[in-house]
Amino acid sequence: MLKHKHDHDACIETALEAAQKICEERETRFTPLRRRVLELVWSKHEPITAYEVLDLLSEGKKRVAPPTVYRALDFLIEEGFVHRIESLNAFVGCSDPAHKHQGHFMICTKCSNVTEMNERSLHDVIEQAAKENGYSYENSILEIAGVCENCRN
Amino acid sequence: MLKHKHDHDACIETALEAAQKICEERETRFTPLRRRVLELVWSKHEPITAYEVLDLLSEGKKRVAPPTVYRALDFLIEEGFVHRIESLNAFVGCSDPAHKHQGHFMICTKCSNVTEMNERSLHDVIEQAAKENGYSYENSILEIAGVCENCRN
DNA sequence: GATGGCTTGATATTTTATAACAATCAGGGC
DNA sequence: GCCCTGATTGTTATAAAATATCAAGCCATC
Repeated sequence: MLKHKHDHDACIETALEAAQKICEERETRFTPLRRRVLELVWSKHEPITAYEVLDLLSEGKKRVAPPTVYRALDFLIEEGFVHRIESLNAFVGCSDPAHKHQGHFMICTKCSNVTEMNERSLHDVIEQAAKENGYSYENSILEIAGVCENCRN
Repeated sequence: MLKHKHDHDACIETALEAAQKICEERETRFTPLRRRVLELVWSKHEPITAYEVLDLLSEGKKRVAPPTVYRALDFLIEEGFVHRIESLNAFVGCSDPAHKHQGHFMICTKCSNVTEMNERSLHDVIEQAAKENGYSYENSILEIAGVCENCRN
């Protein structure tokens, strides 16, 4: 089904290693739980909900409680390893964890795939718009719904 | 407290009349319930949650159930009279109901006031970004958090 | 005044998220 | 090693946000 099939195991591994390295630099704790939650977020090639993560995390073991997942997600978001998609109440792995930033996303309404846009120019326009409206800029969310190239074909 | 105090009763009335007129044109039904919910949304000078609307709607009378409010809000959003602020799970009256559009918002993190940006240029940049990423454009949400001019002084 | 479609009412439940407190763990100083 | 401290995780309960489902009411038209 996936057109741009790639070695997803490898991309998960890359994300985990990057997170590990960044945590070492920042001296924050990339615990087994946090690592596992990040892995689960990356394991789905689409935005994943907190309760989906919870289900996956509970497989085999005693069921974990929601705070366990939400706290891990909070940490991962704080560190910039995961973004929250507000319009979906769901989470995705960040494609550029080394630089903390807001997520600006394209969301395909057909296949649910998400593309993160790390375009400086877009960020600048948004920050500029804030200033023009008399606001200081703290952060922003941009979520564009549309149909991706694959799904249009 | 409000710096830009204005005749809020009048602005509610304007919004209600505009909605009434648009519904007549579109031959959609601006029922008493829908009118009342729109009035309640406008009555708060900030984003209001569905359950706050529910509480207000229930005052005096027998308590109404959530679907009553959500259905009315769905209608109002569909008609473009109300926008949903995803990052707040809340709703605001649309400042330009005559033209259906997405909401692009500034949200003050101090006073919670919201400013709707109806700037064509911003919309164009966003639509352009979608195209550059290979997506067709359906709609978008943009919610910028910052501190408004009043609160910075 | 019967029909059909839209709207609202009512009940129950699902989904999403957090509060509060207890238990455990990791690292530093003694 | 052992204690202390703070961070992390476990546990229980609950809050907050939204929807599914079916029944009743309204109203335009035939």
